[in-house]
Amino acid sequence: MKSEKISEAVVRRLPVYLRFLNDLQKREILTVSSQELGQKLDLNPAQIRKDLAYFGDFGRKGIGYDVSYLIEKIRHILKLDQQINVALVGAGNLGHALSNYNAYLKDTMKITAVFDSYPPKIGQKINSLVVQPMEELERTIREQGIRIGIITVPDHEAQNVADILVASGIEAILNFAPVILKTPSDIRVHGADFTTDLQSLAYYLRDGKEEAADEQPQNLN
Amino acid sequence: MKSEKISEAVVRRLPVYLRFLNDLQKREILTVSSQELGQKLDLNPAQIRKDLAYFGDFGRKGIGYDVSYLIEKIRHILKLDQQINVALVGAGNLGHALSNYNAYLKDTMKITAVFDSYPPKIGQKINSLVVQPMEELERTIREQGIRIGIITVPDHEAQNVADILVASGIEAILNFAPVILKTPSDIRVHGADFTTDLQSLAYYLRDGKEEAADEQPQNLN
DNA sequence: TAGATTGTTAATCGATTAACAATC
DNA sequence: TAGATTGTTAATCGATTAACAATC
Repeated sequence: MKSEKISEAVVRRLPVYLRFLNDLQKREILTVSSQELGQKLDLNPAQIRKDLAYFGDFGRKGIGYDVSYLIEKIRHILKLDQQINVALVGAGNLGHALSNYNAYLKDTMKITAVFDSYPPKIGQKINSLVVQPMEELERTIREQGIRIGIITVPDHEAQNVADILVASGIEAILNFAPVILKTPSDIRVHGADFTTDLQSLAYYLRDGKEEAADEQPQNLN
Repeated sequence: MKSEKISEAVVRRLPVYLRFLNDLQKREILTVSSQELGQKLDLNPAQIRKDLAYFGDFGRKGIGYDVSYLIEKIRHILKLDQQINVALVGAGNLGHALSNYNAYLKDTMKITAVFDSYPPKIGQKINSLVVQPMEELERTIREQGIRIGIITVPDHEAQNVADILVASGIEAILNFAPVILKTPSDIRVHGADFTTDLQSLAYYLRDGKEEAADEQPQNLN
């Protein structure tokens, strides 16, 4: 175990490990090696060992990692061994879809409040949660000890919502709006805009499907 | 301009540049410097200049970048100057939400077909698209020249759907299911699983909210 | 001309991978 | 014991940033 600072790349892999370990556990597999893990997850085994070793000596030489033990450890590292309440701001289609994942997040994280600024939405029910007006956001966040906010409002409202969330004492934001949010440096923001994903995917499409491009052929790439 | 291979990090920033440039254009701003860009997007100006220089000499020394010209160039690089048809597989809540973004993707990418394997869904309308059965996937993909597939089915169906998409001639996949897909190396896959995002966010929450942890205080991190 | 800003090279920083002693 | 596999150090690889000549 070291006490260097952990890079974001490492932290982002932990949930991937966890997911697969949960799978193994369901299949009643007791032990797994970094090699098997690497093969299934498309990662270098050395990288996996190194990632885990940042946090402790979780494996046994010659044997591998105990599945249950490693699950427990990663859950603790990710703070998924405590209940984390989440607020969803934006009760549109996407918000609706995300709130359904409560079942999936079950034990650990839970969307416990939904907000929207559009009056006709207020009071509507989304999976047993009642949509609340923005005016109640701060109070609800403090009362329920909500620590993470998910933003699924239109672009032009996103920054404003972020400001309100921050002012209400939220610690981290998952932002689905296609904008770069400005927030204090101690607030963690992850972008989850799928249009950006789609557009970068397009780059990797095969060339040459355009009809009659008026350039010299293949001078780029 | 060089002809090195372009890293994924660079490609992922291009849509971010594009988004902001579109903004500037709407506000009728004609020119922008790497410095302004960097400030707004939270990136190093040198990095932005370098990113763009991979693809050509788009700027003018002493002046900056012409907004319209740069938009045109990035759109071309990302192949967003041709129409790209997209298939959505999985007509659940999330699929529903994504299909709404057609308006947003407008000019360039378009979800032109929706599939589901659950009989009661077949024939239902989702934003003017009729949900088709999986059996029609291959034919529709070929007929419509669909090149990208979005997977929004439950975890355990995702790999199967990916296999079918690949067999149907798709070139790239955006996968919302929380699994690592196995695909041929010439198929580009981007993961867009928001549960992973949320879990890694939890890592960055402030410590010490757990009541009475039975460990030595702050020996980690 | 003076000031601004690019494109690019060189320096730095950080992340991934290989290799291997320790050990189950 | 022999084989397997970890944790970790060293080597490699790649990405970011600084610096600056070229030039608008």
